[in-house]
Amino acid sequence: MRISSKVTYALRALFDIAFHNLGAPTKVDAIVAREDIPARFLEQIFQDLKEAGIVGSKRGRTGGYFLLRSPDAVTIGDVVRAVEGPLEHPCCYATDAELREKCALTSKCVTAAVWRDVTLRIDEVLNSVTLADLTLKGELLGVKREADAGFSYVI
Amino acid sequence: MRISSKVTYALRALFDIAFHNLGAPTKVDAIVAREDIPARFLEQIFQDLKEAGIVGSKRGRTGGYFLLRSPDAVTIGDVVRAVEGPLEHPCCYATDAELREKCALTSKCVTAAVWRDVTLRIDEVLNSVTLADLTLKGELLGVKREADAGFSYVI
DNA sequence: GCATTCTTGACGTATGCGGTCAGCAATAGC
DNA sequence: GCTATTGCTGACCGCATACGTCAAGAATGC
Repeated sequence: MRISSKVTYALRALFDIAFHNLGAPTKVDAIVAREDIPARFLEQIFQDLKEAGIVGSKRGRTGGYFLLRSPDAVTIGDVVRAVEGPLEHPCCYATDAELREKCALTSKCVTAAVWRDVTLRIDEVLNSVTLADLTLKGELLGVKREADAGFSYVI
Repeated sequence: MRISSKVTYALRALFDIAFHNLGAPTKVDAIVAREDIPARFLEQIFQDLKEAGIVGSKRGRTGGYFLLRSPDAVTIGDVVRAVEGPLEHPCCYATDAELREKCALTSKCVTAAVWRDVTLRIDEVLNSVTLADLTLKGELLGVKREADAGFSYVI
């Protein structure tokens, strides 16, 4: 029930791409310089984000990582699920009726049902905040914008 | 961002005391028999719950652990905080104005502020469910009630 | 005095997080 | 085609924490 540093790194990196480079290909080195994240660890995190379809990558001289969706289509819940798996809970809820009948008779399943409700509500919270909200907040707070040298694409 | 088995054990044990024994002293052995929790580990968990003022204990033949507050005054949030500490997040938000000014200029603090909002909302969710809700659910689901042999106090 | 039960603290073990490293593959510019 | 730059892959490691065990002691009731 705590926020891992892995997921905070992930969110900071995504914010960085969205805010400083408008979602365009951004080099790991540039992100690391701005965000104070261990470089090798960040690449590992990007692999998770890539598998989840949140970012894409491009190799070579003009390469880097970039957003595959627009910032308002990426929620914090997406990021959490991408880097540390779904917020699941050991739950004995079976799908077929007979098992559920049996299952509902133990206190184990009372608590399981409650945890289920709780995690669903937590998911709602996580899904209600998007990357776009973050960039907006960044502007409001007056974070200095700093595009990568030379060019600036828009997706 | 997952539910530890320690906190699920804690909740099951508290539910057990509230549901089967109406909050009266309940032996660890009885709870273990009903709830399938490692005995030694449960005692360790009870120490945390005791420090947090959720349960009390009594030694000897009629001993056991019991609730110190009524079930509707114990929330899941209380239990989570008792066994795994507060849902905090590494946040650079300083209290004095100067530091906050400086801090707000980095993207680190944008994400920190967002995490702060999110964890506050998660806390609200956790604080909105009480032990009483659990026992009610247990009754609705028809969990068999089983008072400890011999006597049955009411606080 | 004796059985029962909680108390305490040390101990072990496994899992996963946070982080590193070396070597390979693709891209761009010459 | 050569080279520099960048991402890709997967193995590796130390450490903290979660999880669980054990043994001896202290309180309580009979």
